[in-house]
Amino acid sequence: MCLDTMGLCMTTEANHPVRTTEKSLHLIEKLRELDGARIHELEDELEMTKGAIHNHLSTLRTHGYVVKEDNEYRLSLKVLTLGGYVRSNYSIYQFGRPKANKLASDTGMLVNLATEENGQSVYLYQARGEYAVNLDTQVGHRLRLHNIAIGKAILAYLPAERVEAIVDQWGLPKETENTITDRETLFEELESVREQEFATDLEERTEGLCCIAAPIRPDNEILGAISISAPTSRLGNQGFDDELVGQVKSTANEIALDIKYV
Amino acid sequence: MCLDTMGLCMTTEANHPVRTTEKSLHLIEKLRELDGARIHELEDELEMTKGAIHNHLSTLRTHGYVVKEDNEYRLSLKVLTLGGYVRSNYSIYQFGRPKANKLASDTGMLVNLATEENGQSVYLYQARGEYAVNLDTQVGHRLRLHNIAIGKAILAYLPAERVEAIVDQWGLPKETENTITDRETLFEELESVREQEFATDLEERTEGLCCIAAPIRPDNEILGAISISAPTSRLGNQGFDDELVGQVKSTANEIALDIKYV
DNA sequence: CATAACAGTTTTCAATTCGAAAACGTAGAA
DNA sequence: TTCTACGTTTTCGAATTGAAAACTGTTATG
Repeated sequence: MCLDTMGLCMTTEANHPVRTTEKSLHLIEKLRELDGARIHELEDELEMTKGAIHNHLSTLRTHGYVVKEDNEYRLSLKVLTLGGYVRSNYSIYQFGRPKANKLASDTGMLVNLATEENGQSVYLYQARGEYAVNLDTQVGHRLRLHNIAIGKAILAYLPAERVEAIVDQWGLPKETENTITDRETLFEELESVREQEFATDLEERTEGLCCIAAPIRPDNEILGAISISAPTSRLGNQGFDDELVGQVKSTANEIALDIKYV
Repeated sequence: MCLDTMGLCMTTEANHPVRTTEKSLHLIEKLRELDGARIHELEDELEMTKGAIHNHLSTLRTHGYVVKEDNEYRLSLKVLTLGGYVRSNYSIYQFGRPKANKLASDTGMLVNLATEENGQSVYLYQARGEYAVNLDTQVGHRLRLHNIAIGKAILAYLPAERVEAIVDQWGLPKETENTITDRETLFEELESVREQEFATDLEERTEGLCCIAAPIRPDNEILGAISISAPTSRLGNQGFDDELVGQVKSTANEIALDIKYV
């Protein structure tokens, strides 16, 4: 068994896995990987016969998860629909969206709203100000927590043993010169995040990009974080602008208050 | 067999359905419906024993589709992640997103980008201008085509037999005083959409809300449509503003051109 | 504190179902 | 036409699922 202290550990193996379901999930995963495929391609990629693949795909299709066009099967937009439902249940999304919009138009920057799942950050929403940069991040994207502002804002308010577990699971891979790659530095950084009540990213994941993030924690429970992203030239050249930091922090606080007093 | 002239009919029953997969899909559907549930609740709702439910949920969990918190199971954000991947493969999204942003900041309104799947419209993106209304529609949402501007812009460029099939499948339910509820009127309206090259919605789905939509069709293939939504007072009180219509139409054309000449 | 009630997990094994293999159908190429 | 390449369907033996019951853990109650 796994030390599932938070009830959130995913790495547990089911001890009576439903193999047939797993086959369908592998198929879904492959369709995503290949952006759609024909049956004989899937036959090469997965250890299933074409008859079996056909049965699974037909089943997924009648339920709307897969679409077929000229013998090519693709994942349908039903997963987008489902994802929309899941997202709408996050209070941080419901209440954060309008505040993120406002922060974006006030600052002109790119604003991100994200939460943590399974030791990763998941982007729930983006709002674009007038001068917003175009980034590789999009709604639904999953990133490690150690080298982004939002991630550090979240980590700072998770119990230390949880942070350890996450680092064990995902490591601290170096992505730029500034990426934090050892635990000691990370924990010091998290301490300073707690003191300042905001986190920063000085080109730690992407060259030329800086971020400021603030945690969203009604009742001291960390639900996620909000951040602004901008080119280093505009954001972090000589220390972070106090006014901007203030705007991010107070937006986070407003969201937390809205969540608390529904 | 079904008359699957477009290769897109979903209503086909698989003739060797994978029952185990279907059970997992029903579970997923129920978790969505209930916004998460405990095993004994699912036992009441589905015709499965708790042992079986447990096996399925554990399997979905080890693959990251489901999250467990204090004996409550919920769909995870993995479906949002998957949905993001699916969406990013739509050229109308890739190229439409920046143009939708521009249209939103130029007009100050709510801008929608949608495509058709299985006879429904699916929202792919929304951009919010300064005065954008707050609507019930969100990314991923599915609506019928007959009473929204985007829907009519799409229907107008689908083959007539396809339109017939879609009306057979989804009907023409009345949602406001202005909803088109008979085929003849609908086909006349579609003819006029083709003449004008844009479609409108005058409170046909929502009281007080009007929309203008233009089809996106590189190479005469209809990929979706773009629309602006605003209160009747601002948009449709005395005929639609020619300049606004022009902005929507030219945005749609720009997107089509971008798609065509990558 | 003991006990009851309840819900989740695990085990066992018979019934179900899946899917390998082969046959069949269909579309395009030569 | 025949050939080839895939997709689809069928059949039936083998693998897997899940009903039922036992077990465990947790919360409520006397």
